[in-house]
Amino acid sequence: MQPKTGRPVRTFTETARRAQIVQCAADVITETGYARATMAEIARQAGVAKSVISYHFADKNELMQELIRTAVATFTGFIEPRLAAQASAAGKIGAYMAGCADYITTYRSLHVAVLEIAFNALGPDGRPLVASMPLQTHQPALGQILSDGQQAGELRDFDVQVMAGLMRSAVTHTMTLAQRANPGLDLHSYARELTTTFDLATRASTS
Amino acid sequence: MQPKTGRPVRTFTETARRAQIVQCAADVITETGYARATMAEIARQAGVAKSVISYHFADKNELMQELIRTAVATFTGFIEPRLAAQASAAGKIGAYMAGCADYITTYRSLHVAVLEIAFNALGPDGRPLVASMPLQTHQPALGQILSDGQQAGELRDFDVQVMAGLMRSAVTHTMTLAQRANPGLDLHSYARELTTTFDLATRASTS
Amino acid sequence: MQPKTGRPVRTFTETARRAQIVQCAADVITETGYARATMAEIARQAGVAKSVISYHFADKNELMQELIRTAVATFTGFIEPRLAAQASAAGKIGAYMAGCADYITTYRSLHVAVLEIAFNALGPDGRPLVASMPLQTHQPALGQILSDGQQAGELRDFDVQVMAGLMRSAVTHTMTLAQRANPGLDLHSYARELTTTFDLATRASTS
Amino acid sequence: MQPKTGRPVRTFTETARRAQIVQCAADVITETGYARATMAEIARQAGVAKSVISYHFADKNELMQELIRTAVATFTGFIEPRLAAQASAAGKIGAYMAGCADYITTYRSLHVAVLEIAFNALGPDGRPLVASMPLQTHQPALGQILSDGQQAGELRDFDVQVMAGLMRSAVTHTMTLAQRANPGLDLHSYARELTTTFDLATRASTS
DNA sequence: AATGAATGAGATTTCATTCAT
DNA sequence: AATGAATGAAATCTCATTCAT
Repeated sequence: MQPKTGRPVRTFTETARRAQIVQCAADVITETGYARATMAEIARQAGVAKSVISYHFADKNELMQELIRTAVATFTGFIEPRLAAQASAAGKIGAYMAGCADYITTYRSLHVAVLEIAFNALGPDGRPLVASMPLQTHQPALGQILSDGQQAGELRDFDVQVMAGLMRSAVTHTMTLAQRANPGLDLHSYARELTTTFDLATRASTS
Repeated sequence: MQPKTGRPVRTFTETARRAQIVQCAADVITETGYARATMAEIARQAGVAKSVISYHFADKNELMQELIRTAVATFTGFIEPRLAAQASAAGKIGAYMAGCADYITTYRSLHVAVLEIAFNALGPDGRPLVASMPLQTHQPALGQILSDGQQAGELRDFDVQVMAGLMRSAVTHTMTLAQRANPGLDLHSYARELTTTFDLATRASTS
Repeated sequence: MQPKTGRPVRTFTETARRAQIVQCAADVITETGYARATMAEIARQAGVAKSVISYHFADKNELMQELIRTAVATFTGFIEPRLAAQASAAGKIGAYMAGCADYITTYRSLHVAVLEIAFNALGPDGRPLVASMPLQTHQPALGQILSDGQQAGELRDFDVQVMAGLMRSAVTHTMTLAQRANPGLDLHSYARELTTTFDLATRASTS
Repeated sequence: MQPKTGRPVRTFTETARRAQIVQCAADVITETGYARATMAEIARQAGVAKSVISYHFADKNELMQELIRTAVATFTGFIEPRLAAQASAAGKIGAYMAGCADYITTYRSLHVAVLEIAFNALGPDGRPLVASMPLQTHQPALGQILSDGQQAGELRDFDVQVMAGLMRSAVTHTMTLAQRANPGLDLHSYARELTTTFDLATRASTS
């Protein structure tokens, strides 16, 4: 006899449907904005009845949280090996910028959807998610990189919090907004510009 | 007799009411987020009936546009003298950063409301305003400053579009988000950090 | 200048509409049962749009509470003078029974609606209202009458709680159910039967 | 070969499943009230899929009818021997009261569920079941007892319909409601109070 | 110039029921 | 015999907007 696991089993079909619905939600949000991304619209995009979404997700909030969870997991799996492959702080910063450009190119609607949700959705407390939610997810990693670089003498003495926030915001918000305004924008050359800029802004002056 | 002008005359009372409503709208949006900023809530904040707003503004969209127009005009009158007082590009950049910190401190709810609207509201075409709207308003001015600095040999050879966008985003979005997450944040020291960062990132290398 | 009162002013129109909607709600509940008494049905009965109800009542719960409040106030104003006019316990009991029959005849849908709500509606805690709500409203009065009668030696020594509950239930539930099953039932002769029954059941034995 | 009977054969397993589902339905209804007793909740209580219920019962209505049928059969088998054991009308009335208290103690969820259904559920005609359904089931028996008692000169001359309804209601509704409001209530002493009360109310005056 | 009242469109969520496997 | 998945109908509530006064 096999021991029963406590957590609810999720069938193959269910997993697939949930993933499909999350993807469709991301697409709709990215295309029409959070305010227009109603359950009805998401269902239409997925080609299913509204109630199918209710069948798989307790409510809209759970769907959005699953979307964010998916995005965070995807991003983390995407960026971490690239950071680990670099030894210097400057190398890691460059890898972060380039990796983000890659990630956003590959998973555009997922990324944009997360931004839309963060800026628009209200948490259970009625406050926007923007301040509290896992946009900060990868900020600690950046902060660590910058701190380490300073201690190693590779980077100059700036405020780590401010600089990490600036870097993260530059790739996740600013670059994405630039692309929305100008869809033809090449994210990789944009990322290279950012890399140069932050390299100059952070490295210790060579005597 | 005065010749009649084609545009509709606006009485003193009407102008005052419109301004009051715009201010209340900004307060509500900043306090509760765009999604909760219903007409009813704005009216309650203003202490008038909902229909008063409809009387003075064709619809919600017009109210939001008026709010943005107000903010842009206020900001422009605030920042332009400070830019004009500086001769060098670096001086103008520093003045821009410090001026923005001042502006956001003085007109906080107006500023935050503009961001909320830009990220949340939908234009008449159904697309979010964020890509199309006048957040770019003062970007051309920044671009001009940077171009001039490059031609004068004061600044290095970077992509002007990218750098101007980065600067603007740093003060209007990133700094504001940082303050929302941490209300005690001192914007002026934040602005000084930004000034140093962008100074290093843009100045031509001294031989 | 008059001092402003803290409580919200209610206009004449509003008061009238609220009363009308409450009455229509009672009618619909009585005719079709609580489960079928949807907001849409109540609105149709009242000849107004669904949202008119939402305009005057925060939610369905508030409408139901207003209905119950109305019923309790009406009943109290109806029965109390009749009780006060009687000196003996037996007289008060008879007046209570006859008064209830009168009340139920006059305000039939209000009375039945209260029963339906009590048995069907769920409170904010998710528990049915039946145990907690003001059906017990007039039970204390009955209990007092019975206690007084016992102390005066007019009534025998029974359990006051049980007897009061039985009397109240007999007129509010049992008689009403009997009438639903048999609409031609004459409530006043029914009440006389009850009066005789409880007179025999409660009076002290005459030596 | 056996001759085929016209009625559908029901396997042992099927019979057991139906009984199990009925019991679970009664438990859920009693615990959470009829309004919360959804098919999903009943299925969860039974540890089976929702569709299993649909497999065994045509629809929710049939399930409820089966529950009521079960309750009536159980009650009848419970109470009839006790009535048959008594010779006098007063004895039968006492046995009825005590027997009901016993029955309700033993089959509490079944009993409460029947009340909930009667008050809440709608019949196929859209009318509540409360007026039409088999709450009256054992009323005829009570009526017969009272008639016989009157003819034998043991009981006084009251309206048999009213008195039988009052007795039945007292044990099935009033006592049960009292217990819901006060779970610690001792049903047997409650039944003794009722017995005394109705004894006084019904017996012929001794000359 | 202002307002109370009313409205219809639309969003989310619940639920009994059906169906293919 | 059982089930996971899907569905459509319906219910409640929200909100920008309109209208008569």
